[in-house]
Amino acid sequence: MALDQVTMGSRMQTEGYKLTRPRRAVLQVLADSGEHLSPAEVYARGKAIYPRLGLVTVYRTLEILADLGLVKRVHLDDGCHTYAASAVGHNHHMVCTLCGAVVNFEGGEDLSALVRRLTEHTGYRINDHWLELFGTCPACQTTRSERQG
Amino acid sequence: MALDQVTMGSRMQTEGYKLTRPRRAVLQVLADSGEHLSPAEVYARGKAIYPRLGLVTVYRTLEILADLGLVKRVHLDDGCHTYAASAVGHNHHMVCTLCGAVVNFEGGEDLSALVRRLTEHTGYRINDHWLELFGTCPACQTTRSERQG
DNA sequence: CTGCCTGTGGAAACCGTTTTCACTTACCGC
DNA sequence: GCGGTAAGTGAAAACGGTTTCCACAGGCAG
Repeated sequence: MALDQVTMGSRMQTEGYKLTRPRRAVLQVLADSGEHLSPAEVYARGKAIYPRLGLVTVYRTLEILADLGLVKRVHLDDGCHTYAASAVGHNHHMVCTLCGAVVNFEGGEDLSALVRRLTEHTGYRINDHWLELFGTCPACQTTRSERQG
Repeated sequence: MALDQVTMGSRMQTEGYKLTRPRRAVLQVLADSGEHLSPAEVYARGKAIYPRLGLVTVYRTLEILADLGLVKRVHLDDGCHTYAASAVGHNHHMVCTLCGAVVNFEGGEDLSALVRRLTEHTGYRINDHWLELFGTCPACQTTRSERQG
């Protein structure tokens, strides 16, 4: 489950960031959305909550949240990147290419084994990794097969 | 091992693309480099080989090569993306964060197991995945520990 | 409540990428 | 080889997302 607005908010305060109205709006947008959103989309939705919100603030807030690990950057193949609410201790995500839904998951033992194997074979010391899975969520699988009829 | 210039060139021709001088220059740059390079870097190096090379052509050639799977897009955390020569049948890469060296590898059984596990648990149908590992290559580990002394 | 200092947002600058369009060149058939 | 043709090229301009600037606003501590 993705982090909620309150959790993200208190974490920001703990880290010494003020919890302002524009920031609350951005947090709410991310917490309420199961999808990954571009800065422009966050801005558009955030305006509905707090009309005076500026795009600049959206960028700055997203950067802070990404630094704190509260949201994840999702890199798309076309070069754009979007953001999705993160989850505690979970490091990866699975993106539905049809509806944009994002599910967080842990790499677990499978990934650890892979990293271990590579370390042994190549001598690389691996500090970080980043895995994205793309596919179709259960809901979109149904919709699609109906449409394709 | 990354693909060489000749292999990439003939593959382009097979696919119906002309093998022009500018394209040869781009191929050579990528084949000669073990690192991931930004379009601007490819352009700079390509100019040394073929001075009349244009940046536009670099972008277009990189796009063709990425479509054919001959080069891989490497996504960096700051949002920029760079390109590295690919290898046949290998789908992932490991990037040295110090020198930029790129090593290709196969996900193998570990990754398949992870995908299978997630498919069962979430109902997502996974079509594609994308894994990047970041770390330090053997050479840089040595250099670094010497420097840090 | 008051003040301070962080945070804000409009406008402009910035920069990587894409489009445009007249010119060039690889490749095919002869 | 040689010419025709369509794909390819590159300089400049357009474009769009992101960052910077700076005067103003608003959390939060006292």
